[in-house]
Order: sequence, then C-alpha cells, then structure tokens
Amino acid sequence: MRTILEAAERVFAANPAATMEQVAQAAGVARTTVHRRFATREALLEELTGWAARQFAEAVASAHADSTPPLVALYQVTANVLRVKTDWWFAMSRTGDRAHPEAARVHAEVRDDCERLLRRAREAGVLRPDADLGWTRRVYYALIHEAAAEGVTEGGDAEALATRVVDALLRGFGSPTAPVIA
Amino acid sequence: MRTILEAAERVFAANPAATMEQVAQAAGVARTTVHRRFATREALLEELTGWAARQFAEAVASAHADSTPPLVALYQVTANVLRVKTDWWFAMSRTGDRAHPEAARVHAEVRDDCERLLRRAREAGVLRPDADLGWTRRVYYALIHEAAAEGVTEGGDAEALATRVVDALLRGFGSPTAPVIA
DNA sequence: ATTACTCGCTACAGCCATGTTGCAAGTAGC
DNA sequence: GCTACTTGCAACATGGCTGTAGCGAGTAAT
Repeated sequence: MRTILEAAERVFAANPAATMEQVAQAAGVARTTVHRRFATREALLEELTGWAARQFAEAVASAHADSTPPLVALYQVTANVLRVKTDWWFAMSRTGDRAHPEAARVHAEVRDDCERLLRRAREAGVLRPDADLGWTRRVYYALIHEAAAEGVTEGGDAEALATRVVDALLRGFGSPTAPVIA
Repeated sequence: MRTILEAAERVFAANPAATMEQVAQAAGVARTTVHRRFATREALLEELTGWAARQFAEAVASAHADSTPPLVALYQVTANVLRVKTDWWFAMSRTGDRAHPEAARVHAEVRDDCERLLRRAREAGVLRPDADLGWTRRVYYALIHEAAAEGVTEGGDAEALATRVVDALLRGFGSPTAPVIA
C-alpha cells in the first residue's frame, strides 16, 4: 500500500506517462497486485494526490504560522513544505487537478493561509508596504518549487534551502546601492 | 504547416497527452493530413521544440545583451523571452528533453549567455557581490516561468511583466529596513 | 481539357495499456 | 492438518492511439 504509493511517486516523478506495469515493477509486485489495491489508474493517481495533500496540510499546520512572528513563520513553513515537496514531487505538482476534491480544498486553504501570513508580514514591516501580495505569493511558490527541484536532484537539507528561499524572496539579488528600474 | 504547429502548441499546452486527432481537429484538418506533414508523433514534437528553440534563440540574440549595460540587457532579454514563452508555452517547457539536439544546444547556449550576463551584472555592482550566480539564474528562470504563466492565462503585456520580474529578482519583496535571516 | 497537387475520408493493421479472471503457491493463525 | 488470506502468473478481452494505404473531390496552372 504505502510501498506502492511511494513507488508510484518515484516512477511518475521520472515520467508522468509511466504505465501501471512500471509502477508495479518499481514496487516489486505484480501488476495485478497494484490493481487489487487501486481499481483503476485514476484511483491510484487520486490516492497519491490525496496522500500528498494530507502531508502538505500537516506540514503547513505544524509550523503554527499564526502564533509566531511573520518572519519566523515564513521560514518554518518554507522548511516544512520543502521537506514534503522533495519527497512527493510529482504528487504535489497535481494541485489544480479537478480530481480529488480534498486535495483541491487543501491547496485552496493553504493558499489563503499563505496570503494571510504575507499580509501579516507586510503589516509587521517585514515586507515592503507596496508589495503586491498576489504576485509575492506566486513568486514565493515559484521559489519553493525551484528549491524543491534542487532538493530532489541534489538532496540538500530543507533548512538550508528554506534560508535561501526566504532570503531570495525578501532581499532579492540586487545590490542595495544599485539603481531601481521602476 | 505553421497552422498545425500552432494548433499543436495550443492543444499540448492544455493537455500534454493529447492525441494526434485532437491536434488535427484544432488545426482544422484531417488526422491523415497531420501525418502527411509529420510522419510520427515524435516527429511533430521534435519540430515543435525545434521551432520554439529557434524563436527562443532569436529572442535572446536580438536583445544584444553583450553590448548594453547589464541592467538594460536584463530587462530586454526578459521582455523578449516572455514574448516567446507566452506564445510557445508548451514547446518551451521541453528543454531538458533528449530529443532534438538543436534545441538542447540552444538552451545550453542561452544558459551560458545568461550566466555571463549575470556575472557582468555582479561586476558592475547591479547584483550583490556575494550573489550565488547559479542560484540567481535558477531563480531568474523561475520568475520568468511564473510571469509567463500569468501572461498565458491573463495576457499581460511583456514589458510590464518583465519589469515585475527584474524588480522581484533584484529587490525582492522585503522592506529595506527589515532584519535579515542569514 | 489535361496534368499535378493537395486534401478529406474511410478502412485497416498493429500495438500497447488497461482492467478482469482463474488458478496455483505460499504464509500465518487456529 | 485446515482455513483464510495474499500474492504471482498467465491468459484474455477491450479500447484507444498510431501509422499506412487507397480512393475520390476540389483546385490551380498550362
């Protein structure tokens, strides 16, 4: 069960169009055994996304973003999410999928949590007063995605990656003395 | 020919696993006609990635990044690439693919160009002296990707998107007076 | 009108993944 | 030993996509 889901994650991460046969082989079981647990391919994908969504929700919740200073919360959430996302790369990439309403709900909720956290950060002076929170959130997501990609291929630890993500998000890479474009 | 490639781009952008039938339908031709131009599905994909790669190379080259100040070059390259990437979203996402060596070569060259530009920017004081160029480049790519996604769904103009990308890359979203994490 | 060309349509063969079933072997518990 | 359960294996049916071939209609040029 867990074995099959983890194998599916590995296989689909390498090739989203992989077959049930490949998943079974990676799990070390027969293809029919996979079908015994998951009636259809769709069902397997759904289980996978649901499983990842629960891990995701847990990772976000355990950061207690509401009861810590924004900067600390930002760092904790980032590190926790990176841990999950490097292990469940493929499953976590299936966010917008119409399948599995629970996963969609989780992602929507996290999205709200994230925007709320960013708003708190802006009010606390951590973010610039003129920061566009929608764009800020999308950039934040993109940075996490990129850092997770590095974590998958090179296996860095979540804390170091989180530090770089938050640093890139807040400071950028420009010299403080450089001219500004807009 | 062009019609079919453009249709393929649209269809595959919506669903990478789309069939030749769907492509043909989107192009307004019969499936056999698609096969007359592109012997196999693989051949169609290759043409598509090759076509996008040429557009990409042209977009980068026409920015004359070597002969303008780093900050200007960064902005020009960003805007040009965004124009191509919003139109050829799917085809441009097939970078690491082993198929079509020309596309792989183009992407490798652009990557080098980009790192060279970032190095110039750092030496010119546009980037912080301690900026990790590899990480900077990956973040830059991620920002372009994100901005292009917005361009695809909401159709903003390339200049405005480029401004936001460069601004996010250089300044980030943090308040200049806020404490730093690392 | 003839020729050359392109396209749509139909039909077909082949392949591969999916999903199902039945049977045999192995294991754990009683 | 007996039972219940799980698994592997082989076989099969099904469906969908791919790629090919042939025929007929339409069009443009000479």
